[in-house]
Amino acid sequence: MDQQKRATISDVAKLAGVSITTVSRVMNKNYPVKEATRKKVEKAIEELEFKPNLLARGLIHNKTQTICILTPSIENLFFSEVVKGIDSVIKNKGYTTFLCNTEGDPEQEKLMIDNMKDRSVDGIIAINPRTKNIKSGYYEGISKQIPLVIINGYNRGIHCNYVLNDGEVGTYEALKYLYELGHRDIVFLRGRYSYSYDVKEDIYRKCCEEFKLEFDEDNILIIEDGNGLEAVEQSKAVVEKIIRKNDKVSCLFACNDWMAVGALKAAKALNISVPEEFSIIGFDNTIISQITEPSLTTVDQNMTGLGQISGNRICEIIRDSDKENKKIIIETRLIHRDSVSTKI
Amino acid sequence: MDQQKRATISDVAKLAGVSITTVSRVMNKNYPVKEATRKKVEKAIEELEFKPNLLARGLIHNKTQTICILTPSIENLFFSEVVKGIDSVIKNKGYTTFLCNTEGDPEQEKLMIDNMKDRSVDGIIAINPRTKNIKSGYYEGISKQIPLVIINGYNRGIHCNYVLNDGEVGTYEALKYLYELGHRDIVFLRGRYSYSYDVKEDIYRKCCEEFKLEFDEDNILIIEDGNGLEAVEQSKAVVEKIIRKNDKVSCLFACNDWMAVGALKAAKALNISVPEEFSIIGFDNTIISQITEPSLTTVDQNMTGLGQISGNRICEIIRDSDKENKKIIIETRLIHRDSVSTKI
DNA sequence: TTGTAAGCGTTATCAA
DNA sequence: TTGATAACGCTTACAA
Repeated sequence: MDQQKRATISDVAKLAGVSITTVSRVMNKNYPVKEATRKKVEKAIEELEFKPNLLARGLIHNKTQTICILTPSIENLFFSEVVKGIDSVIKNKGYTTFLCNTEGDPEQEKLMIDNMKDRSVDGIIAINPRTKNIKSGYYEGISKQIPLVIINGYNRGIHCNYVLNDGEVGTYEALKYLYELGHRDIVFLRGRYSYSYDVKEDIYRKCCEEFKLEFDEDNILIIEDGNGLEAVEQSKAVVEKIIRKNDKVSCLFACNDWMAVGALKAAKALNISVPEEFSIIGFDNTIISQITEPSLTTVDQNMTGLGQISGNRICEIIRDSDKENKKIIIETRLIHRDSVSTKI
Repeated sequence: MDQQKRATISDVAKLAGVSITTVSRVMNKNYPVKEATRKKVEKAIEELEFKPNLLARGLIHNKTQTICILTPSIENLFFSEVVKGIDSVIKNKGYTTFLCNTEGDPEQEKLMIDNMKDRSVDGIIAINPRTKNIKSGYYEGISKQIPLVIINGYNRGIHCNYVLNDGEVGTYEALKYLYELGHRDIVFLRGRYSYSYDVKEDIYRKCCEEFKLEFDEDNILIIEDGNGLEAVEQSKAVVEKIIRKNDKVSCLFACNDWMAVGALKAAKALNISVPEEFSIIGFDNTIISQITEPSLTTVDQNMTGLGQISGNRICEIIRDSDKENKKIIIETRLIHRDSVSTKI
């Protein structure tokens, strides 16, 4: 490594024959500098290819133009869309992103946030943070120390800035749709740990009451792993089991598209045709919902929009050190594709 | 924001009644400190919840325990697997990752690298960087200034550290497999801009010679967008066209799984059954290859491994400021699933 | 075993 | 319009 040492501000000052203060002023254009001096300095800057060291700046201002994105899983297709949305707005404002993959572990989540504080990030966006850390008040504490936006982890009584999908409405619409098509035995499939699953299950239970469906606790299926291939496998297993056991069930609502894929595979394995004999609705409208055969009817979360709004929100909070916490809710929308039969 | 000001080393020193040097020594355990003093200091650290400011450290050492991952597209499923691999090794060594999404734009790529240098990152891993910047020698220059690993962007004569799949062997094996099954008219489907496509096309042409296939330039299909849903759509269109036009073609080799999905959809649209009437091989072994129906026979790149090796390599380079450039090649492996018929 | 002081590369304050 | 100089929070000679 030839590591030609980078020029510093004093190298420039020396070459231009001025003080470092003047060089700083030329760079930042925050104080008047005589035209001739400015020229000299600019020439020296160019010649030495000088670029200011951002660490030094950060040390003074205690601002680093850096935002941390925390996620339980980068394989989650939800994640990449959201990150793309965030990135698209914050990069224009000069921010760079630290990416932290917590692997869904609440303790790692905390450690990584500590690390981010040590690095003086300007703000944190936490995607689907662990319920445990939200409920314990951990995030509420963090939110008092550093600008924070939580995506999809809303908890009543925990005061933070949230941006979230209207999972309740999305779930309700999907279930109502199934009900109106004539379905009476609806299977509900969720992962174990996430607030968003709790919300959906809650709506499911309420729908059963509202629609006067015969409620069967066994129709609530829980898998351990929420995202990725494991979720597909696990979902396939539990769905096969329920279909074998209860031949009345005619459709299924899955809390995300992975699970819906698993359900699709279960039906296929049992030689049950989707949607003719069994209907499936997913959640998220990730790319996989367009790739499956049949393609998945699913609830769109507008994930890019979710990211954009979160990006804007974190910038607002940083700029105004906005005292008011806000809860911004994004609308969802049922996307009709081919995994639900419209005639029953 | 209550922004309770963080304790600094001198707060600790004051509280413990020692000098900041001593505090530093207690933290870093790099010089002897009397047991009693150590206790006092540790107590003060705990009491004030002191954690050192990493910017300040970075400024001194010109090391930040930070690695930049540069990618043209975070939606690319290839990406998330690789990042997961990288992350899994470097996080254990105390590194945190900056994520830079260049959106495939060569100019942004350069700007982002500049930004990363300004932030004193310890190393850069560039996933599928733009051919243009490699060929122009830009990366070779960067590589002399800062530890750099390029994933899948090998160019002969450009001296850098590379980690790459053996796209040549993978392609060859896939094509040979098709040939041995009796296929004589093989369609080749690629994206326009990437060195990896060039390599594969090259092998395709050589295979045509070696297997004495009747070469038809029209059997080489090119789409503009390599990744994501657009690739699926575009592939579907061109594949439909070729099948309509040339009824001799019995199989297709796609340069990645997205394209293979497009081919699958084309066959479906034409009511041609896969694999009975038409065989398809993808490349990458991304999760989607297990989700499609039928599941995709594809070439596994061991993307997680690719990431892990890159992560280890960048750490080596950082540690030893290793002068020797290396080119590490990962083996590929044909994964047999259900999109290729074994009886023909 | 401990402390003083210089230094990392900037910006900000003050005086000239 | 400019320049010393202190500061940001830490590490590290060097001295004691």
